[in-house]
Amino acid sequence: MPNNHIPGSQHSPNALSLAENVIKALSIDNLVFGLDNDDLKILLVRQTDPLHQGKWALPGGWIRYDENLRDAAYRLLEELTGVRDLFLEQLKTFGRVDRFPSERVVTIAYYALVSADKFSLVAGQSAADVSWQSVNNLPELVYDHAEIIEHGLKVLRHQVCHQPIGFNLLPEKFTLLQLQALYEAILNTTLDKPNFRRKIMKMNLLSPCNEKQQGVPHRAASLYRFDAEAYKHLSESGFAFEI
Amino acid sequence: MPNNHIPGSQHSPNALSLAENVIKALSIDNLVFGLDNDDLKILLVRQTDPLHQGKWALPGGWIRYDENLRDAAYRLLEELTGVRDLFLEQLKTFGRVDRFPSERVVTIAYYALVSADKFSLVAGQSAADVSWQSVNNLPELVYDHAEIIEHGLKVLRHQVCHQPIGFNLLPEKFTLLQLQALYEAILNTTLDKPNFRRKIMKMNLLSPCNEKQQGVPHRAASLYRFDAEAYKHLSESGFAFEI
DNA sequence: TAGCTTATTGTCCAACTGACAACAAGATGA
DNA sequence: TCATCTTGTTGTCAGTTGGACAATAAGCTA
Repeated sequence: MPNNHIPGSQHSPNALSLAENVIKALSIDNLVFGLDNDDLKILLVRQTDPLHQGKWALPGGWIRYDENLRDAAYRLLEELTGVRDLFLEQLKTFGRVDRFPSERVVTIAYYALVSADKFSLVAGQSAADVSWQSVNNLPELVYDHAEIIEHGLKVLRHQVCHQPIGFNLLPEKFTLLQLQALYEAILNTTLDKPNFRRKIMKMNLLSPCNEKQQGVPHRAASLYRFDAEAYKHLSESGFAFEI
Repeated sequence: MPNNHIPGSQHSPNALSLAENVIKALSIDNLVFGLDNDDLKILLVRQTDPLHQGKWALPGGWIRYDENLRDAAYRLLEELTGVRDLFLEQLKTFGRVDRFPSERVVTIAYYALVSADKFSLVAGQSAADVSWQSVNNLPELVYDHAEIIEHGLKVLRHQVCHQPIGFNLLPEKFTLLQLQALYEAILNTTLDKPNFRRKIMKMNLLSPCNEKQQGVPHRAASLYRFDAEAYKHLSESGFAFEI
């Protein structure tokens, strides 16, 4: 396969110098979700090779021969964003025979959730090459990446209602309204404030920080944090998270 | 990779003659669920190579170079069981570096649901080589197949509560008690008969066959069939299946 | 026909949910 | 200073759902 067809266009020298030490038929693509002003966004990279001028792609790359799949996804994400320890789950493997030009390449898609406060793009990538794009207004994408995103959105919308993963998109301390806005953005709906509050609080998954919001031009809301320990206990005794 | 390491041990002449036309690093493994007397079972094949004498494996094989992933899973299942058109979904891709001996092999696991009345093992496979085994009493398995099954069970238990897929394990016409027994077997629990009945019937997903069970030594129950058309309509208008 | 087994319908009450009213706490500006 | 605005937080009420379980129906067997 010609080098200019590297999936996801991460032309870092590191990736290139190892080109012979990879499984040629297998790539990783990362679907990274972030929340920006109550708008759900995805991290995309601009395709540089002439064949796909102007199109965008999911960030991705090759799996090294001696590297676990999840480790590969983590490495590629960290090379691009500098973020470690973010929420990362396997999404699905895409392998349509004609999904990639000239060679058969199967890609394992992962999806990640990252909060704005953790995030920073790695220096060396110009801002024009990597950007957050609203899921409601995506540009043209290469290969089958639109299909991957569509599937990822479906899975995210399902998962966020059945597992307490949404917190990964928020800063450590957040208000109930921020949490509600997160669900509204992901599910593309509106929710009743008092009822949402009641439902969440009854789960006993949030612990109060005993602090209030700062610098808002109205009554400040209380801050909470997600209590992972409590969730672990509860789910061991049969509790099922449900929004 | 030596030929005696073919994943899943399907040593059909067909598969062997095409051995050069496959993606060597990528295999398929199928997790086939069936229901037998209210007991949830999995289809396993006996490993024949000397290295894994006596151990069992998920049925699987190689993906051809010009074959879509799902098509490969279908083909392998049909070669083994003769069943077409069964419920089949991608489960997850497993690729731990050391999961397979001597070569790096990543496997894409699919899970299938098949009803007893559709099923027959293909002639040529001796009964001793392929068998249904209860999920509650599994034999020793090769590679990471125990891990695949464990994950598959978790996904099945979740999916069966959120999508109307359980019907694929039943004959076309079934009684409400059969359906209940299915959920009890999969979820490993007991359910209240009147309440289960009420919940299911309220969904309007079953259409009555206007027939009764035959040959039971007690009052015969009414037979129903799953109405896929009704489900399609309902889910388009926001209905969410939930058990 | 009595007795057994399972099917099917009905009842009761507690818990939950959606819609929405009401009040509290700051901040702003006349 | 005080009315006003915005958002936070608590409360109410009626309709719905869900679990526990009683009661009745239907068909087989002895």
